Amino acid sequence: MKEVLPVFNSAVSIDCVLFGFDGGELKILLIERNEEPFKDWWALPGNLVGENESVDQSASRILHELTGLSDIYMEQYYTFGEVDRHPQGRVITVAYYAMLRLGGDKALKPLTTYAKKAQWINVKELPKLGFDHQHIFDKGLEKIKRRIKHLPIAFELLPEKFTLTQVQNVYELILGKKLDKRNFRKKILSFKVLKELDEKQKGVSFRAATLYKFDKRKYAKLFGKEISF
Amino acid sequence: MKEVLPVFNSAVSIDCVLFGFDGGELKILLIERNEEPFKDWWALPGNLVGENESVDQSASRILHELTGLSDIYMEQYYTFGEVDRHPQGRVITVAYYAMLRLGGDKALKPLTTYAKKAQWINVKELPKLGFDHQHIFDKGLEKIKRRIKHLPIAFELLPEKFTLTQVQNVYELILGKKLDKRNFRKKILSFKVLKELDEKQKGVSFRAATLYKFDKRKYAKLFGKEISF
DNA sequence: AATATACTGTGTATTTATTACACTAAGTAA
DNA sequence: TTACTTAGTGTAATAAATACACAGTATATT
Repeated sequence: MKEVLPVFNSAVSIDCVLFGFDGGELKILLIERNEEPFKDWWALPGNLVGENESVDQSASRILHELTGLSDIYMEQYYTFGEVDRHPQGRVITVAYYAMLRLGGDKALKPLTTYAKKAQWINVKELPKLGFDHQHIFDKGLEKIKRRIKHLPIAFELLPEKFTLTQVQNVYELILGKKLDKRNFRKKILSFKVLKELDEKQKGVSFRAATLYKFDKRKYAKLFGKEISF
Repeated sequence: MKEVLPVFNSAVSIDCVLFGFDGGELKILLIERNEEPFKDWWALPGNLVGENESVDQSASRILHELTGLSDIYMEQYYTFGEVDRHPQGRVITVAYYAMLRLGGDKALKPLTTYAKKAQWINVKELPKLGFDHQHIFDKGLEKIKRRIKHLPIAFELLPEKFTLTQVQNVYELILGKKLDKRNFRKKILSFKVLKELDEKQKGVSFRAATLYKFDKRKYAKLFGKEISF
């Protein structure tokens, strides 16, 4: 503290909800804690904000430490500031989410020591989480539900080339409801952010679907416009 | 700190954007600072989060200290965590907004000592603000723009009884654009949250408009539904 | 009393978006 | 060849959004 702020001991931390789409399921990355409090519990990846990093930088650092990934767009969605949310003292936490492309082959061994392991876990089968992390997750899921209705963030979860059925799966998983196939396709194509490829899905034991890719340039133009599902 | 968190000196503060509608204009409550840094500058009302209060409680306290008002719904909208945003040390600030009903007669002398005075200032004529408060305000305005499209928060700014033209004014001020009168009325009435009163506007030098009031019960049912302007 | 003023209050036609709904086509596997 | 599984497609009906103009009424002015 350079001068005169009347502070008490407290800290600010970051917690991240990292979404991924894998095996047809919506997953998040959880860590198994290696330290007290909540040693051996599952929790959202998080850490204290360092003295010389902004909260955004801190979130990116945590993501990087955990996955090796950089340059991922993370969105801050809420700050949790209950007095007793951390058993060891006053810790206010700023929550972020990010959508990650799981190539299927990504190495996701934790690179830090604060976790025993990290694992992608189906959001439908979450274990009991330490701290108030279930609450933080719930709010994060709510947030992306609202968000996916207005921006096609589903593509951030998908591989570079994907089928329309995969896109629809992501929407259905996030929104928690079935959508009509014909209407869904009509709508998603109407945004004109998908480019149809001259290529088909491989390795499936049925008729292969056409692959599409996402056109970032056109997507950028979409910002600000109201779209909805 | 009860135990072992490796903290450095830092603090968390709250800053509030308090919106009011008065004299046909959208205003916010600003304070003129009495202390360094930014002594004699205008700034958003704010303060440090206390050791034994949650960030939500802290926001309510600040609002109460400044206006005497309690039980006002405040919405947290973003946390600003740049390293150098406060010249005297590391201060991360959590921003809230609230919509206040200015009866026209509200006493709004600041009750704290940290401000010389507090004043409702037209958002179109904001003075230069201390810290990163212009940025915090900008984000807050953006937020209520998005929000008013989906929930009729305009009513929180209006007196108990109001005319449809007043409602439209609030929408136009927040959205920053003119709306068609007939379409606006059709839409706002379609939500069925307004009760037409058997009473007319008074003290105007032209045809008096019908007064309406807001039906909270019906409003509650509206939550979750998607509405848009 | 007549007139000017300023805002209130109303309807319809057009376009666009949303919803509901079912079958054939194509590839794979047995 | 057949059975299986998913891909891919269109239309009609309904609902929502938009564009657009003038007569009605209270007050103030002369």
